[in-house]
Amino acid sequence: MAMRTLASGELLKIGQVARQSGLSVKTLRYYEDLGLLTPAVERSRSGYRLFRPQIFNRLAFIKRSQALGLSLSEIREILEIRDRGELPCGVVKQRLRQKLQTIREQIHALEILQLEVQSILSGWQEHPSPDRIERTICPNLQTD
Amino acid sequence: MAMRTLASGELLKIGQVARQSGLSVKTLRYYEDLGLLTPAVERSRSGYRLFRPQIFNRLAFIKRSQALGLSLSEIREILEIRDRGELPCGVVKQRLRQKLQTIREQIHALEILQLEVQSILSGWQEHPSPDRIERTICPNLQTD
DNA sequence: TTAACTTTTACGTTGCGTGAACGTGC
DNA sequence: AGCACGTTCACGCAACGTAAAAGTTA
Repeated sequence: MAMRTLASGELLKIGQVARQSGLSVKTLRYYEDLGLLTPAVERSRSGYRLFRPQIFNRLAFIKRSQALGLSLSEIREILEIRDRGELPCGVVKQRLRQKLQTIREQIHALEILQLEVQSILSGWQEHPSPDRIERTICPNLQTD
Repeated sequence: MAMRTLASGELLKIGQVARQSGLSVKTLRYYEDLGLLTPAVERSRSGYRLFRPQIFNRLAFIKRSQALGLSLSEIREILEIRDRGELPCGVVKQRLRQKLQTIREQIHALEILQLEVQSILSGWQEHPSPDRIERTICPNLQTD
């Protein structure tokens, strides 16, 4: 029966965190590199990362924010505010408003594109005239 | 009065091509690296790229295809077919049909996202309860 | 001579995936 | 001693942008 080392009762290694969070080991290391996990990770004497269970709250927040369109650097900015003890909700709201705007713009741009591709396909000439073939790559894409 | 070297009458240097095409010098070099320009470029004795005027047709095709959502590797594939003397229109059409499909999927995904962000913002709690603050980063983003 | 142009090399961007080569733990 | 697990490089992707250091010249 082995003695339990120090106060390592609740600490998890990276593989366990990966399995329970659904993120890959590589992703977790990458997040730590970016400074997203800092306050919830220490190292064992041999260099292993040891995660406190509160890491799962952090990871859930990261996943949720990412799914809503926030970049990892925006998420880091938010987490830093939280780690200072402040409430980052103001920044979060602001970023989400921005995202909503860019989402609308992206949808609009894609709808325009959709119409353009559709019109090209519906006007497609299966057998273009020989003189056009010489000067273009595919005549159906050239407006001239 | 300088003698005209060989048949270099119509050849353009990269800066001129950049200005006339609206692409940057860096972009042109990058395209050549990818093999997109191969048959329309040679080198002078001192190593300068020399472009034939037909390069503008190529660049126009690349720009147009890119604007329609084709990747540079897809475009290269199409140009290679053309350079073999064949008509790439079949492949172009096929790719455009695929793009149309992914455009629709992207629009759909963005619309879902739009709804989700909107609902988060409309249900925003400016002052969350203190017990929730402890366990979350920003309570407005946590479903629990 | 200089200004303006060109060359190659190499790193930064975003969010990781994919090894390589090697140390740790049970 | 073996095998799963951990570690740190370091490169790959997409489409270029941004210097850096050096050679060319319509």
